[in-house]
Amino acid sequence: MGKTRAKARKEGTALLALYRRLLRTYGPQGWWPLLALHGRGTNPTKTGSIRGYHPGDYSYPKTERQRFEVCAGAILTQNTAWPNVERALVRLERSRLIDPKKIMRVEEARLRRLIRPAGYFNQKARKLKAFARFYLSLKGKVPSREQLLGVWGVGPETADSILLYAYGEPEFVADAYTKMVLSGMWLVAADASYEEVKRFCVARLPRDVQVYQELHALLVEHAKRLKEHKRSSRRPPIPPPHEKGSLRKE
DNA sequence: AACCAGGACGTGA
DNA sequence: TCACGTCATGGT
Repeated sequence: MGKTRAKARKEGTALLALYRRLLRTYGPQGWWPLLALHGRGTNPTKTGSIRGYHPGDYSYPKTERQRFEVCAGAILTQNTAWPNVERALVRLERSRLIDPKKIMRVEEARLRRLIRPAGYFNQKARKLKAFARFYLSLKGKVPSREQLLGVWGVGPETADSILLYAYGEPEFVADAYTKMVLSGMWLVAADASYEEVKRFCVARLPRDVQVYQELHALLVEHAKRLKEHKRSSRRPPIPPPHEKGSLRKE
């Protein structure tokens, strides 16, 4: 079933229109949050955890240490709320362990204990070890997406997060929140795959790191607010039919 | 007190 | 390829 030109054009601009509206409404989000920025500036997000954001400043990471911190955070935040990740990062930093060489050297049992608040600590300790080895093997070079996906514990979203926020490479992060918002607007199917959602966005956005970073962060903020709104408002006594099935692709 | 969070992996159809 | 179970802590 072919789309009409009008519909195709509308869908082509809907994402950019959404971006502008979210940016005007919420302002720049200042992702990716960094430990070193704790205590400085203010956090513009209401649902965001604490500090560490740097709204409007896209010049991070500024150091190799911050680059690795973003990578570690990307792994630690897998299916985990950011405040828990932050605790884990603070504990790592207290032991001066946000450093690939030290991650390599540290005993895995100790690593597990330190990152405990982030959950899945057995898997994530192993993932950090595997990533530290890979990171050092790069010798400062920018990894390809394929290389990243070859590392145990790095999947599509983590790879894109690392490329976009740690290396400033134009890879859009199409996470669960992105799909939630876009499928809610009928722009993508509810059962679309990660790569499908990513392709949809990339095809309709300028290939611009700042736009990718900001839109992703804005979509997360927006999705959190939508959920918050849903939670506080009463549910209909009778669940609507085909809650999932109505969003199938045609 | 279930339910969920900024996923990825291993397994069996 | 794809659905499903698993991994684990902390907030609501």
